[in-house]
Amino acid sequence: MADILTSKDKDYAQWYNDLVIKADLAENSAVRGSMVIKPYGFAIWEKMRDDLDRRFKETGHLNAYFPLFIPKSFLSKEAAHVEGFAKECAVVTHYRLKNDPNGKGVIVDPDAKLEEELIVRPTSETIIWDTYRKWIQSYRDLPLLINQWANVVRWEMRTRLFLRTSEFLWQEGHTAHATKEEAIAEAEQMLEVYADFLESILAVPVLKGVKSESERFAGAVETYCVEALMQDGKALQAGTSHFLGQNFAKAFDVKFATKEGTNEYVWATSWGVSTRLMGALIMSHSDNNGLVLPPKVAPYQVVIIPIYRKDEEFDRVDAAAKEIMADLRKAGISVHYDNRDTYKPGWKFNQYELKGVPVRLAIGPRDLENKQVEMARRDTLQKSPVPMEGLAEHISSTLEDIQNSLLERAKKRTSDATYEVNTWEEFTDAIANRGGFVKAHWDGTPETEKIIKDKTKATIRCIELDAPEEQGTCILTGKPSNRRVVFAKAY
RNA sequence: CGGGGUGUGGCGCAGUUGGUAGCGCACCUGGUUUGGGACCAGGGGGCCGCUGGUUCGAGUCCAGUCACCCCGACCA
Repeated sequence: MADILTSKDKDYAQWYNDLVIKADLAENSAVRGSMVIKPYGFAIWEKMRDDLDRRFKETGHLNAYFPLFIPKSFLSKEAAHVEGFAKECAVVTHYRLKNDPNGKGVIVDPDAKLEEELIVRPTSETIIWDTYRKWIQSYRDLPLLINQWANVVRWEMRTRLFLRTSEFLWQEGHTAHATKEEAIAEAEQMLEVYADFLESILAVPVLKGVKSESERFAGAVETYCVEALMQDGKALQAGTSHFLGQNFAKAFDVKFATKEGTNEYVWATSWGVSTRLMGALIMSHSDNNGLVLPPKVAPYQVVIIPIYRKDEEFDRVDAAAKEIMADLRKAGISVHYDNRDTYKPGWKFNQYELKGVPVRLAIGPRDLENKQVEMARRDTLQKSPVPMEGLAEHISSTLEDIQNSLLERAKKRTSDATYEVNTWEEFTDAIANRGGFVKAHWDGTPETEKIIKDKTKATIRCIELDAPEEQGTCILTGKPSNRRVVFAKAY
């Protein structure tokens, strides 16, 4: 096997980068920090998007679209929000170019300066709440349950393909409710949607929790999150769901008439997942041979590769392959048949392993004689002969098995790397040398959290929703604590 | 914005004291091949990031400039 990828053990970050590029998922573009998502990568994102979209609709949400540009003044209406995003906003100042009088090319026309500058949305709360003010008059207009699929821009200092890019794709749900309880229930419901999606579709197990004050979304009262553990022991925030209280309603003056005839500010939530999920997917399952995809998000679940020497052999193999393809498709399995004569079978084997296709079928003259095909599983790399008779059923159950195995494997990896520590020495050793989710007592103050972060690079990933009450003492200050929180180094 | 690095065919790189710009992969043609990244033969493709300077002569030396990458601060 030629070494196409940097080995995971040698350099995990480089392995990830190689994989994204070599598997044709994405590449860097001419603009620093922004990426081109290539067709194969986008096909995976589309699978995620379609499944999530169905879940949003099933929970009563409708899609809409709000504009890319936001008046600069909107951002400043909610104090914490502007504080959180101001440093990473792209700003549109002009609306016209002209030919450079001094030479070639074009320059920004200084006469075309905007009266009010526009920011490119880093998130859409402000423009949406400015709109909701007009939409909401009465309790009968509530709840308002809207989602949008969009791109956003956050001018990041350092970027990595899928994990952090200046522009990324995501969905953002924005809801308005008559009561606090209902809004909290909505935020919690969407967290469950994310958690279930990650586990059942991406085969990525997650911790569910709330963020500490310092990790909270700018403008939120409470931020719920799902956190996943990557193969290198670092955590990745996979999705967030915010209870926004009445912060945005007050900032944008969104009130409704209650049944009793009083006027009240509405209660809000917002929630989102992004193309960062691609990173979570890659870093949960893939290996030194390339991508490993759970069948539920694989652009092709099965690839068929014909093996032959002469034209006469090809004709026979080709006929059998097409028949199999039709059978599999009838059974609802997505199939790619690679009958190109310009690449050898061995090259194709490696290529489709790199791209993470869950099941590979090879069919040659020998198989025709024995009425079988050779099946290879991407997750285990095992090959086995399978009879043509009942092939579709066998493949279906194999795909199911792969989906389940990947989740089980990731669960085991995560639980093996999740553990408790009780002293500062244990903690620093664990963070520096072992990684993973480290559960420890914390005194609950942002000051302590900051010191821990500065000393160890570890942050509080979440306070788990189902964390049991347990008396203990803070690993740093020794002050009392009544539950453990989850620390990790994070992406 | 700090610290480090790199700019040379599509990609990855070499290029010595300054003297006609090269290698691997990829690509094209022909043939043999095809059950784990085939082989042989032939072929195409580069203002050496940009600007200026030194020189008979610059990829190479000097000055400036731009871009990108890595490490930090910031972050879904």
